[in-house]
Amino acid sequence: MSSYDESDAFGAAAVPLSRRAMGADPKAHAPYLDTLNPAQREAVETLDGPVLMLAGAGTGKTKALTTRIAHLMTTGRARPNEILAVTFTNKAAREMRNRLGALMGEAVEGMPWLGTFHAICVKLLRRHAELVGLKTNFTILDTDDQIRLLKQLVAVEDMDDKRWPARMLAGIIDGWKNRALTPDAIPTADAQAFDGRGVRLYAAYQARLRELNAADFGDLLLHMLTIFTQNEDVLAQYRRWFRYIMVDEYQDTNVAQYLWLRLLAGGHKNICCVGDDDQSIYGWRGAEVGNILRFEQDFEGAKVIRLEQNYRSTPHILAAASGLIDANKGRLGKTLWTEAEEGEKLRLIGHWDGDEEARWIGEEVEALQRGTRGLDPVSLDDMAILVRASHQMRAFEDRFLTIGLPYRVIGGPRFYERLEIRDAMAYFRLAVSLDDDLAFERVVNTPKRGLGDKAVQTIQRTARANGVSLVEGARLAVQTKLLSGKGLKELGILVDALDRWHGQVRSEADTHVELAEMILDESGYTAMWQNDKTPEAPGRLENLKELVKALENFENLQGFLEHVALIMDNESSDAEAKVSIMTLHAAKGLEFPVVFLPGWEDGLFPSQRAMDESGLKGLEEERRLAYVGITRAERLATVSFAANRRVYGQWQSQLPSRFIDELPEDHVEVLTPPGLYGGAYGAAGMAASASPAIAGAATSDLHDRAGRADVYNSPGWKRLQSRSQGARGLAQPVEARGLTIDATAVSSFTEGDRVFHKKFGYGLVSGIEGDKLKVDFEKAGTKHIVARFVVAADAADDVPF
DNA sequence: CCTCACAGAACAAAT
DNA sequence: TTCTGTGAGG
Repeated sequence: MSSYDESDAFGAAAVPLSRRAMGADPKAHAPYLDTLNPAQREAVETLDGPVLMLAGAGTGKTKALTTRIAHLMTTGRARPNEILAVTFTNKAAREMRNRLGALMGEAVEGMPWLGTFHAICVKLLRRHAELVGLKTNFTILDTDDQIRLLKQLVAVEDMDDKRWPARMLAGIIDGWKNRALTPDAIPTADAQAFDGRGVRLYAAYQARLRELNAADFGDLLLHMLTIFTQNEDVLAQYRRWFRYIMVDEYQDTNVAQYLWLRLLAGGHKNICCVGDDDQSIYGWRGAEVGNILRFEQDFEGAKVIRLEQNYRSTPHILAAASGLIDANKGRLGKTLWTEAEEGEKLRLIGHWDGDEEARWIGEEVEALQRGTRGLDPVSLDDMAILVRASHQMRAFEDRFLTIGLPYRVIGGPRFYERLEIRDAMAYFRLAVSLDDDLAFERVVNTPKRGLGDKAVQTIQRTARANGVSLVEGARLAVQTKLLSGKGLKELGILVDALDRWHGQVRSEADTHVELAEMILDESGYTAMWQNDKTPEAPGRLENLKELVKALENFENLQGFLEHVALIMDNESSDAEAKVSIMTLHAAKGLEFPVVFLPGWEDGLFPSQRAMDESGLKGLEEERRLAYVGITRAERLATVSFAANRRVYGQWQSQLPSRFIDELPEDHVEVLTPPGLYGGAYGAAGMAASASPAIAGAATSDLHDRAGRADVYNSPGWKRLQSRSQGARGLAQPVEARGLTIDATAVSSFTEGDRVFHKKFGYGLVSGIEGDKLKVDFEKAGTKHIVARFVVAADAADDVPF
């Protein structure tokens, strides 16, 4: 693989072939070019040399990018394996692969170098691991492993872990890695980091990683950078190999990624970077907007192509977004335009508190779904609620669960980050490699085996003294009876079991799925959750079942573990339509006909912390985030804020976001119910400080919606609040948070029944009101719940595994 | 060694 | 509010 010779027959034939294709009548050979606008077409046809494609939101960037790749191939400039195409998310990579497939048929199956920075770097690093002192089967640590490891190192330093938490150190080290700094290259300005011990701990951490034959996320890139800079031959080989380089979301690259790209493109300079400086929202993760702002200097003779025709949003939405982002300084500048019909203005509404906001949005989603107010019905799949911070999702989940509105949370606590999944994975990791000390530490005493801190320390000491892994240390400790009683016996059993599983992984006597089930069974891990009577336990068992099911898609355990380390997202595409809830960050690159943007309050959005930590820079990034949010909407965008919000369980009064003041009045329609600003709710202060748009609304006519009855203004508040009491449609099997509940369970309950609810746990039915149950939950108190969201308690007990 | 109860801090974003 | 770490008691 690593010795591709570009002078082979195909490569040699490529050039003349391309001349033919590009010559007399390119259109005849490339009908896809006709579907592009002039700017896109220029971007597609400018194949050689550095190109910067400045693509505003919704301007057909992915289309241009994929068509460009297709064009490289059909003109014979490059074969699929000679194109390096980098994205930031797996989602984006998948999307690109699909679009390419649609464009070119199955011919693109062989694009091995389309992927995220991290995925590509892993692939490369496995080949050259020995150059940085790793073995090719190195393991990839996730954040959790990383912090546990750092904790140990910090403990050795005997520092006050309240003031100097390992988490902070992890952040500092990540920051250095993002800037491509190895321990020996930390600038003196950073020497004081982490009480002056940051650099030393960083070095110790790297040494420990090497001992463990492990790399963290940052290392994947950093190691490749080291390899490229220290091994000219390796770099030269890949420079020849990747004849064309394409980078998506260039504004999000950090220094390490930038250097990596510059090295690889250094020879031929056939690099095409696509990005939008207005959508740079990952500064906190080390992204450097400077990379995109500086592109023309970095790559001399670069061609800059602007994609400015927007195909996504209506003019009002576009204008509102543009007006907002105008407040930022130092932009490259773009003027988005559209041929779309005018459409609705951006809607703005204030609420009394966060619960009211969630309720209103729930009502609104249902109204839009039914197609009231003279608009066509909108599918739930076409609506999204975009929040600044994930904790804001809670209010919506609670509300939607109560009214029975199907929703999906995107990018929430992810499947592979859940406790039970990580535990199970640790067992799998150990079965595959008995040297995985971190995995061993995680599961020695899970389930409880009577092996506490003391016992673990003994094992560690033994292992260290003999220079062996923890599993071997444990074996020695058992043999020499360094432990006693229950612990000794249990540890012996565990070590034997590990040996057995490891043998079975190697012999491949059983399928890996059977093996996985056996491991979870014999380790007592499944039993542990079966005996657990907390409300979460059934859900966890369900997740474990899902995990085993996911295994079926892989050849073996190793392959699966590799996949999981990198692909941390789990998009379950299910048949039923659902409204999406996600963070603004997760929403980048997506689009929805209808978008809700709640929580526009100073301190929440823009986030106080961003402003405290990064000042004006932070504020501008927040503003870009707002811009990203608005530009996700195709037809209808609704911004909202609340006067009061619970923060740490304490009520706090909030002020509308300064971004609201920056929205151009001409493109905003204010929906605020009259009562709210009349002082009746004690929110007069809010009106005084609010934007001109709001202040105007308080005195002007609110019924300006083209003759339509306006549900927000006329019967007003009361109707909004009472409507939710009405009956819902017929119950369907609904999945919320992973547990599917059958509709047959509906209303088969009577008072006194013990029931289980996915979120609230166990409780007793104390009343029945229509399709709703009044339930006294053991932990969550009394709630009114749509009947189809609970199951009989005995049914929840035997969620099978 | 385990479990429970209490105090105190924590809500920013993710490959 | 909810999670985490700590200390007493079994």
